[in-house]
Parts: sequence; C-alpha cells; structure tokens
Amino acid sequence: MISASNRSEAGYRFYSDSDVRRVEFVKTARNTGFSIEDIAQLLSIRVDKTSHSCQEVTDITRKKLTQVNHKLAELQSMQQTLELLLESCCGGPENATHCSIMEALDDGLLSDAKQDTNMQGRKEAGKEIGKAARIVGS
Amino acid sequence: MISASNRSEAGYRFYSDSDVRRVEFVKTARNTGFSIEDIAQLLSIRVDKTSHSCQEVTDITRKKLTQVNHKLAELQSMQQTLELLLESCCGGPENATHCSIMEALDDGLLSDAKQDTNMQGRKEAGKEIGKAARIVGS
DNA sequence: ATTGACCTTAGAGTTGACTCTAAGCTTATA
DNA sequence: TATAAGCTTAGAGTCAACTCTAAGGTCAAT
Repeated sequence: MISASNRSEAGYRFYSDSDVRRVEFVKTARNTGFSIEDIAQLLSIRVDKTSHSCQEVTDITRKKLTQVNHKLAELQSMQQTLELLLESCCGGPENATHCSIMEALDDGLLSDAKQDTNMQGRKEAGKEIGKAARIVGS
Repeated sequence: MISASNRSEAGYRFYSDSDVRRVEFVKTARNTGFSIEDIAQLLSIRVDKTSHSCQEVTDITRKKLTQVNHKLAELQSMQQTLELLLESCCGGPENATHCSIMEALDDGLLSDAKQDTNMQGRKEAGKEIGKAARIVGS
C-alpha cells in the first residue's frame, strides 16, 4: 500500500514526494477510522480518480459512518450501565457480600433491560445451553 | 468459566440452577462490556464474596468505564469527521477528480487538526519512515 | 577504513473472542 | 429398538491489525 517508487542499487527504498503524500493520505484515513481494507479501496480510487465516481467514495464513507454510529450506540449504553453500577456501589473496603454491582449483574441489570447491545459481531450470542439444558436441582 | 457442576455416567454435563445463574451473570457482564478476563475476575469474586471488597469490584468497573469513555471519545471524533466529509461531497456519479472527500484526506483534514485520536492501541502509531526518509524529488 | 545505526526480506507470534471441524458416543423419542 | 438429534473432546482456523525476530547487507559519519 505504501511501496516506494524506486530503490537504490542495493535495494534500499527511495520515497518520492508523492509516495510521502500517499503515506499521509493513509495516515489521515486511518485517523478517520477507515480500516486497512477501506484504505486500499480509497487508494485505488486515488490513483485513478477519473474512472471512479464520487458515489463510490461516499459509499465507503457512509458505510464507515454507519459502523461508527452503531458502535457509538453500543458504547453509550455500556457507559450508562457502568456509571449506574458505580453510583450504586460504595466502593469501600468492606467485603462484597452485599455489593450492589455484583447484585446487579446477578439480576441481569433488571432496571434497564438492555439486551445484546454490544456483543461485538457475534451472530447469535452463541446458542443457549441446549434443550432445556439438562438442568437439575440446586 | 461455565463448567457444569456434575456429569451423567457417560460424561454429559448437567447444569444446576446455580450453574445457570452463573451463566446469566456472565451474559449480563458481557452485555455490559466486560471482557472475558474481567469476567473471570468478577466470577472469582462472586464465588467468595466475603474475601473480596467492594473496592475490587468498583476498580474493575471503573477501569472498564475509563476504557469505554476513551473509545467513545475516539468514535465521536470519527463520527464528526465522517459527517463533515459526507456533507462536503456531492456523492454523485461524476468522476472523483474533484471529490472533496479525497481532497480532504489528501490535505490531512486540515480544518480540525485532529491527530492520533483513534489509532486503536498502537503505541506510537508506528515509527515514521526513517530519518528524513531518503526522499527524492517528484 | 571502521563502525554503529539502519535497512532489507520473510516469517512467526500476539491479542481477544470467537467459529468450525471431526470422530465417536449418548439420549430421548417414535 | 432404531434413529435422529445432540453431546463429548480436542484442535485448528478466522479476523484485523499489529509486533517481534533473525540474518545479513548498506550507509553515513567519524
């Protein structure tokens, strides 16, 4: 993606100004949140702008924005939950027998029944313990 | 982390109610954003609450919140940038020769000089192309 | 000329959290 | 009592983006 355009006799790379500009482009795109693969696409557009449309570029950008928004929603929900948990717990040196964080986790955070937000990428959050789960007393 | 407490003669797992409660605990923690490792810690507290303090629990929680907040900041910055980019580009079928997204990436998004926000986890964002980079014209 | 810093390639290892496979045994049901 | 569905273990593979290593060659400054 950032190969040098020519080499010394011994094979050392030489970077032209335009190579450097390419690298800067990559860094900027990286900072903007684009993945390596996205950037490969953007670069291939960059080297031949005339045969690519603005739409292609906005498609990539919009897709990324959608992902970012999704992740943001997840994180905001986590943030809220974590803040609530922290508010509820004394955080002191006493033992955790009645720790309200532990209790909340035990009780499935019943307050705000968020479910499966987060869960990065997992399709089905894994199947449940199968078929009524051979559950036995206690 | 979620081993069954006993087995059938043939080795099939039997899950007791308390095993199931443990699994629910894990799921809730997962939904809250805790990593597998965090959860292992929380579980070890859970099984013997008397020898762990509330502080240990809040430490784990606060650490996670810090991470979440950090990631949130990154994502918010990305979101803003991506939105700006999308606003600036026509997104039409015309070729990308003057695409303002491409231009913005070329110019390092000079508007709001964000730097190294994002860059997930990379220590130093990789060293620069070494020592003035053997740059040569063009 | 020596030398220390730096470059080259290639490949392996890491992280975190999965997902998939295979071979073979067990179970509940029809 | 067949039999399909489901369980067991163990290990390999996947994803994304690094990070590290090694062996050997090169370059620039002293």
